[in-house]
Amino acid sequence: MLNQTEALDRTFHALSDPTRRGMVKRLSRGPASVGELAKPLDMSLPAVLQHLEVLVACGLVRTEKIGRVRTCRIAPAAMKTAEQWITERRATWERRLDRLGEYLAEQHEGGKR
Amino acid sequence: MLNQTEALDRTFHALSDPTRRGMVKRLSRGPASVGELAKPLDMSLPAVLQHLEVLVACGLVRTEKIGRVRTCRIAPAAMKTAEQWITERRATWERRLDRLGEYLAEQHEGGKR
DNA sequence: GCGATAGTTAAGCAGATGCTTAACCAAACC
DNA sequence: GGTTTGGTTAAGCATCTGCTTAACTATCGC
Repeated sequence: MLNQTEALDRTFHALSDPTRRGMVKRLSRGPASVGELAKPLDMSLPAVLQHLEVLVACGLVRTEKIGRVRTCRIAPAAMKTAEQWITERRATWERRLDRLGEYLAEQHEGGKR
Repeated sequence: MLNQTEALDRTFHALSDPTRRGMVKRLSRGPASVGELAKPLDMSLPAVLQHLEVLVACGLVRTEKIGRVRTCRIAPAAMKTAEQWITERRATWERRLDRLGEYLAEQHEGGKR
């Protein structure tokens, strides 16, 4: 099992590359073979494989080989971890800004009287 | 102005490092000086500055120098861009899985009759 | 069996990252 | 005006990334 910090490291790192985001985008619409993933990309097949490995290593993608074809599909759980981290941060600062807003409003109220 | 792809590259990359996520986490709770950001971290001040630069470059953090202290605060907009990308992907695959679910349910219905 | 197809492994390389130390600058303090 | 405090710049270095090409393996279709 991957610890939380390392999981986030890997997931955000995986998403920081446009090629990998493209692959995730493609797979969001449905499963695809390695070849199908590679077709729109302007790079060698081994390069595509390496990107795929990164996506698999962080759990964003699962793959399964049947015959000579490897089929790739999205595994939503890893994405949820990343999403959740962002959501938590937002919750924290929004709460804080709300409090600040209330405070300023009160100040203003006070000034009007 | 940064184009969308490059903005996502930079933002996800910035978030892929635990030190930088720590800084963002700290700043979510409120503004801090460079020194305050550095205090809990086990690394030199220049290293902290370099992490801070990454966060500023992708727009996750704004800074302002008054006298000799530089105050840092988060700038929520960049985070929203990243969050939105994830949300869009999720929308796509959830729609797809829903359709798939309906299809399977229909199949099942059909089988029962 | 034999060639075409789909993917895999290995080695190597240019450039980016994440640190370090050393030297430096400017506001604040006394 | 000299010293501390808070931050900055520059240079250097080990490691990691994202590719490449070359060589290889395992099916599939005939």
